[in-house]
Amino acid sequence: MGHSQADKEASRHRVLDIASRRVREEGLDGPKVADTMREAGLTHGGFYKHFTSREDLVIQAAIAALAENGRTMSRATDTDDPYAGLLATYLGTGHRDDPGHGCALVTLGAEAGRDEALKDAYEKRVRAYIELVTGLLADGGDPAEVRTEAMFTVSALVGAVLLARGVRDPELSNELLTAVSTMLGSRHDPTADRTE
Amino acid sequence: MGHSQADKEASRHRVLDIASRRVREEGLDGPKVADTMREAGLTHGGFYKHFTSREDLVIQAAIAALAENGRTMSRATDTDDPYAGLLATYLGTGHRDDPGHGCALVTLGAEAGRDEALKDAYEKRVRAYIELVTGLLADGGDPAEVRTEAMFTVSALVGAVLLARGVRDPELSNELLTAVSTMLGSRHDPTADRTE
DNA sequence: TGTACATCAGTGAACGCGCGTTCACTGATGTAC
DNA sequence: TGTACATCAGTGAACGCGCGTTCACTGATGTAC
Repeated sequence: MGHSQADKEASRHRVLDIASRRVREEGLDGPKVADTMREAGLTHGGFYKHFTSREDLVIQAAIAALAENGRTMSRATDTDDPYAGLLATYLGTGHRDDPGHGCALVTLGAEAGRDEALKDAYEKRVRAYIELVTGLLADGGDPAEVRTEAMFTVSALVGAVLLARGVRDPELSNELLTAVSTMLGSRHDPTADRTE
Repeated sequence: MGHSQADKEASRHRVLDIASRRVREEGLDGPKVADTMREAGLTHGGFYKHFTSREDLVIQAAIAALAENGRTMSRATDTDDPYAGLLATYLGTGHRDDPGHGCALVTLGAEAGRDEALKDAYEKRVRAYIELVTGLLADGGDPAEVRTEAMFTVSALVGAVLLARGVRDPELSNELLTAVSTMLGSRHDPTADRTE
């Protein structure tokens, strides 16, 4: 709780992290100034040393959430079958059950649709995912077709997690995730011959 | 603006309709008591003759939005190729550009994920869509496989509209819609032979 | 290496606005006779 | 078919709470000499 410049940067970072999680968990109205500061170990008065307004915080937090290379994307590329890894991670229950640290395309989709300030960050993330999947699918086929398939894949991934989070029945929720995983997995099976 | 019982029912219906649109356009925080009443041609004081609280209105409006058989589902079944009709309507720019009257699976997905009061209505709509698509896909294949494919289809539809609304670039937005339309269309082409 | 001073991150009381909620009242509806 | 009365949808002023924002103040940091 010092007063050094490094401390300030650390404080700001902590506040943004908390708000970035809250915004995904509860939407843009989620992070309250006093609550967020308290969770960061500070009092509300100092808030305006870091942000010009609550809205400033919320937008920056949402943009940060969208810019974040979550576990979803990064970890998936570690395995030797990165496409299968992406499916497993993105469509896993761990991702579904932790929206606060999950892909912001799902949690902030509706908000981006109505808030111009988020659209650029949202679009960037969409393009990043399309490119990631394009790279994973690339099998020498027509680039336009691969791109179409990548868009299709990303849409299905995002939709599946959105739906899986919204339903009450855990069985149906799991079923949605595995259905999409099965379908996407079968359409790009490395054990199948790729001579099309 | 009479005081009859029929008028009361009409008022309530008008208020709910407005809130049901607002909730899809702006989220659960969208409909304000005074605004909504004013738009319905009433003053805010009478609000509590219809609803016990603002939260009551919002939940009922969201449930109504989820229960609504929007153009998306109904119109699609009119044509002689209902599956193609569904794709065209759901993935059309008309649907994308009018979230207030569009499918609530897209607009209220995140909210349903965090609000227990919405989960049942959300789940019902998910099941309704799965069954609709199951019926349209049914070609004598393994029922479990058809169901899996239906879930996949619904996920892609919902995800595509969510993404298409969130990006700034209209080209990318259109591309997402047509990509998913193409992919879903080709996997169930009535002109192709179904002997797989 | 100390000492004086300016800066500024952080504090917490106070303010004020937006908005949900309450309430006394109005007058049309509809029922009893 | 009228008349008196009860009900209740709708009105609009007033209230009060939550919460974002302001501000005078504190004390640690870090710079000047």
